[in-house]
Amino acid sequence: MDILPVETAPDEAPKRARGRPRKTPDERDDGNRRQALLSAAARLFRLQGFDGTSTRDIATAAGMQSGSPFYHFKSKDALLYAVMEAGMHSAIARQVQAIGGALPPADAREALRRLIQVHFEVLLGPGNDFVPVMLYEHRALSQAERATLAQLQVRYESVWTPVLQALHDGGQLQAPVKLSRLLILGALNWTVQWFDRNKEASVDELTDAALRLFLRST
Amino acid sequence: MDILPVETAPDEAPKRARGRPRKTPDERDDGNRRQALLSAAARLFRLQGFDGTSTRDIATAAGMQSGSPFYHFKSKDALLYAVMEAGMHSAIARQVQAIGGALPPADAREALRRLIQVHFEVLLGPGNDFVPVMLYEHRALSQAERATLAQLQVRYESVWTPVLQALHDGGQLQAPVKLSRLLILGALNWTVQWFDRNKEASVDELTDAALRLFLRST
DNA sequence: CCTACCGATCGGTAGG
DNA sequence: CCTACCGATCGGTAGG
Repeated sequence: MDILPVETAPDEAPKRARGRPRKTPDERDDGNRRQALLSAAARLFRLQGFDGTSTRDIATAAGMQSGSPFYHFKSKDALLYAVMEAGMHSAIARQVQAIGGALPPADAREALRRLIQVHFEVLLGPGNDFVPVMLYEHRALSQAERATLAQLQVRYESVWTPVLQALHDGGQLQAPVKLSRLLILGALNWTVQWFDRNKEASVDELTDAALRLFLRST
Repeated sequence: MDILPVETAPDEAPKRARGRPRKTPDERDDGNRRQALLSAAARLFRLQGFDGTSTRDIATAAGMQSGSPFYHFKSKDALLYAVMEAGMHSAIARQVQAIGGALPPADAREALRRLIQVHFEVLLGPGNDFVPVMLYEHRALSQAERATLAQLQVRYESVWTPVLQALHDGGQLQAPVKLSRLLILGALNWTVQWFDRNKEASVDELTDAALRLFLRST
């Protein structure tokens, strides 16, 4: 459920009791409530969209009162941005882990298989609402925020290029590398719209199908 | 700009001076103002999203006052639905025209090329905002509306199946037919997110790249 | 189609 | 973090 393996949020460290006849000090523990807001926001934004979700909805889902989210986040927009940034950091971390250091590995086809599989998991895995929100609520962001996130996206997508280039050089991929990357990622991203973990094929079957669709067999 | 090649917009043909101290009865003739609202709504919904567009925005864009759209449409939601329905009817009509009667034609690869090309034109052509709205504002619809539109979508997508089946039988398509259709349409639909008519490749180049990506050469 | 206008919702804030 | 609250916006309507 925790989608932040990478960056530890620099949460105010010490900070004592701050007297509150409700709630035991232990409960405050912080980072805790902020995280609850992030998760609730991600889930609701994915389910109902950014505009379709009120900050009151999010507060309720996190067990707070209507004004409280603004204690943790400057604005609703900042909350959306935090969800997206967390999603991208998580996606990048998983990608690095799945691919390992060597790029492209000896077997480029296997490398692409891993890239596709980890992408599906990030998009379709249970509780992974952060990246879908990133993909489908792009419009709500400000110019500056969009630019910063674009850098993370470039970082994520750039990993695909050498793999596709190797496949292209080897004759397994026919279309131009750049357009291939855009079309392939589009095909994968769109699965969010139709894939149903309970009915459709499994993520593994999906990965196999994608691989067979994009590459000619060796 | 007009996305309705089928149902000819019954634009008042003669219409003189259009002198308007208030509006001559002849001008009312309707269909005209309604169409203006549809076009304005499609453009704004695509640009700013459904929630991000107020009915006042649409009214202004169509040269009306804030309450006037509700003379033509029962609700903002009905306006969205009308945009989507028009988009789907337009898409289906163009598809039929491009493919002709025979399905699949002798050359299945050529059939797929036409399907892809017409799909790109419907999505990316100048002034074609109706179908992108359909794709990306799906969530704002009611259950019943969604069901009706789903039928049109099935009708549109079902044309792809025999073509893909023929290619699969012929060995040019390796992945399962149904998953192939879903993945291919996803790749195409996602181009709305990144394609720039002024910078990126042309629609023709895009079509070629897609064909090479999905099919092994003959 | 225009002129008012209403009721509800929403993001956000002061002050504790 | 909660309590109360504000100002703005928005979909929609009556009545012409």
